[in-house]
Amino acid sequence: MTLRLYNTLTKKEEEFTPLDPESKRVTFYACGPTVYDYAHIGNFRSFLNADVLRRVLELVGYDVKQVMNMTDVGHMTDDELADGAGQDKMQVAGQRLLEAKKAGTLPTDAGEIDPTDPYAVADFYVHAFIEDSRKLGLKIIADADKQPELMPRPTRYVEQMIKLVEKLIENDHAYVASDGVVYFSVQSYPAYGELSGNTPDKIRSGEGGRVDEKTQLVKKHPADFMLWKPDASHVMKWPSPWGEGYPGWHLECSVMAVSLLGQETNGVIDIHSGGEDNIFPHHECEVAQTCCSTGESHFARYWFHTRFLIVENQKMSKSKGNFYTLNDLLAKGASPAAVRLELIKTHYRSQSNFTFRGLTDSQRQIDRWARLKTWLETNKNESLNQPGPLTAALPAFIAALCNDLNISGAIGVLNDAASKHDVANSPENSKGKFTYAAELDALNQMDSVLGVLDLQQSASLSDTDVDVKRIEELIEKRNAARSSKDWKEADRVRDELVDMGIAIKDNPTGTTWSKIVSS
RNA sequence: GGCCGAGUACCCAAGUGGUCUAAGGGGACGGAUUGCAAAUCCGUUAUUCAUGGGUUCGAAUCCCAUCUCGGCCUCCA
Repeated sequence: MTLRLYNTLTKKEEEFTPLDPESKRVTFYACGPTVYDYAHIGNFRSFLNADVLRRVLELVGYDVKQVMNMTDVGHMTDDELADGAGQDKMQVAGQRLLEAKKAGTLPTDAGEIDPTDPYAVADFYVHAFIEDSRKLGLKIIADADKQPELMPRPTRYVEQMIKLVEKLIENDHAYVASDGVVYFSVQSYPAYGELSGNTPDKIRSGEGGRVDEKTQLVKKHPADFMLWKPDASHVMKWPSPWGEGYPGWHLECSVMAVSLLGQETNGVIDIHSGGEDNIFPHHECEVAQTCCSTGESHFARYWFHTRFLIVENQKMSKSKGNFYTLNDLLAKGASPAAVRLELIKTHYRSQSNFTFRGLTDSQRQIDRWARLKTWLETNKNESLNQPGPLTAALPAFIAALCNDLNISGAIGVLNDAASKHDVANSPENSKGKFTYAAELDALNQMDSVLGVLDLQQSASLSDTDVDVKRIEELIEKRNAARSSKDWKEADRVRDELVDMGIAIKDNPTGTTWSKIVSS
């Protein structure tokens, strides 16, 4: 099955073929998080979509080598201006952690950290990111457990960044300006703007309101971007031929992608992903830097960008109170699997609206698939006269995903097939040559992309604040009242549980409970 | 000003010129079940695709215009 993917570079859907089609190897660089704060669900939408793409590539037979960077260079500025000014975000994060430490609100598993050490701050947030990502089933985490270099840190690649800048200066693609800062010259690279559409002639200097007029004056072109900033007062700084300072924030991806994925291909990689906001300037600048140093016409051959997530129809922001991390949602009773499905179920090139209603929708959806899976496992040795509905639907499921990752279409195919199984009853005895084991296998293959059924088990309540003992006592109390037909008391206890945010289900085998998800 | 997107039922959402008299999920409603619920199971739920034109034998799908909404144009996934 051929995968068709929309390529931001060409602005159209294309057939995906790797650089080396024979080997079935695909090199995939996913722009990862900045680690000076907790990642929020908007960040995770982008990472999860990259994960889905990777899983689809694997489903159709590719061998994917994926890298995801952990941006620990604190040079990202905290003020509104470009070209590196203002306070270091890693420093701000350190101050925040220091306050949290004093207030005793730091997670207990954080250990002893020194908030004045930017590397320790980065470690803290990398650790948090890995934990969240593991809960959400990002495959890159399991890879990095074995090969930590697959989740590289820019601070360990500064030497290579300096080499890249030197090469760009040699090639006349970069220059040292009168303020001592090294800039990339966008006019030296005719293809600048190909990815984003923001060609130098179209860029209205300062239109976004984030450009400092003073820096504009020293640059050859307003779109020229910083490669190295000498600044000895900076928290994170490294020696360089242009003075002690820090690298431009686009360098890291160029250097790490080429080092880890492009050694044998002169710096060309197959896929590069990120959020839509990365297209410009970040990815545009990466292309310019990389191609000007390798001489190749391409950096990544396919560019994959996920559109933004909004929350309850509003742009997510801390001031609106609709800014959520994974742990915020888990504390409200959501399972990681439901969060994963809610974040991947809208097509990656459509804006997605995260809602609590959608989250409960997703949870119920997963519960139904999980019941189906359990039922198939129970009956896997039973036989069928013809291929079962899931087996029959698998090609259509894959075809939908191969159509530019049409995940809603794929889920529709899955549900259509799933509804043909009567999970409330045992299958009728049949002597056919097909078995329910094949059905289970088909479901597992579908879930190899969705990635939610394995998460179901780990949707534990351990990190929530429920009083399990108290809940069990109340359930016992209610069941005692029920057996003596004291319905009034039984209902009162049930209401009490609901007030605690606990829903109960009376099954033939006993009573089970779960947290009620609410905003 | 430039460049991208999007508008399909109560909600999410597929569909990209011909079994579309429009998938799938949720919700709602009706039924089975239940002490009553919840959960589960069965059934019902868009003659219509933002609006107005056009192309075509045929349009939710293509074209034009209008309206509305969102994103980017050097913090951002």
